[in-house]
Amino acid sequence: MKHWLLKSEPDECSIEQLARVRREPWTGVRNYQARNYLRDGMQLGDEVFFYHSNCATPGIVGLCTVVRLAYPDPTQFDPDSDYFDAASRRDDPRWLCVDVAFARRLRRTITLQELKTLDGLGDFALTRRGNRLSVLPVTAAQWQRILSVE
DNA sequence: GCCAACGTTGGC
DNA sequence: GCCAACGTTGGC
Repeated sequence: MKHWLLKSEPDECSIEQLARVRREPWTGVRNYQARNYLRDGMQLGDEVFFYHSNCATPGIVGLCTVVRLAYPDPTQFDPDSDYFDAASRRDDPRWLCVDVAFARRLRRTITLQELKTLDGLGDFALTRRGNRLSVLPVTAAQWQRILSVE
């Protein structure tokens, strides 16, 4: 079992929305390294931190679970989608998505500010300088440490 | 809105 | 393959 962190802009898909619909295709990843994590790393049952980015208080707000392995992201073929990619071919899709299911909200937001100063995390991908990936690996130790301060 | 830190594109 | 120009992310 692996652990991950997924970034979502709450304007697009918030933890409240995921709690309501219970399950969502995680579409819109348009970065090759992030796609490779989806494709090569994610397994059914992997646990995921749900992170709110590009908002007033960025931070981890909930937990979810991988419930479907990587498959072609349908939005790349949809001309009306913001994520349409005219260069991607149906017989050789460039972009993938997984499905995630809501697990629970955290009792409080563990903010980016707090994560930056939290000890015991070691080399944490989220707070690494310059990192902008929307899909990040989390070690088991980091997962436990972060949940311990909830 | 600003801007640092990337990633991508395309001319050469 | 190099690299300048451009686009994007996302904290602040």
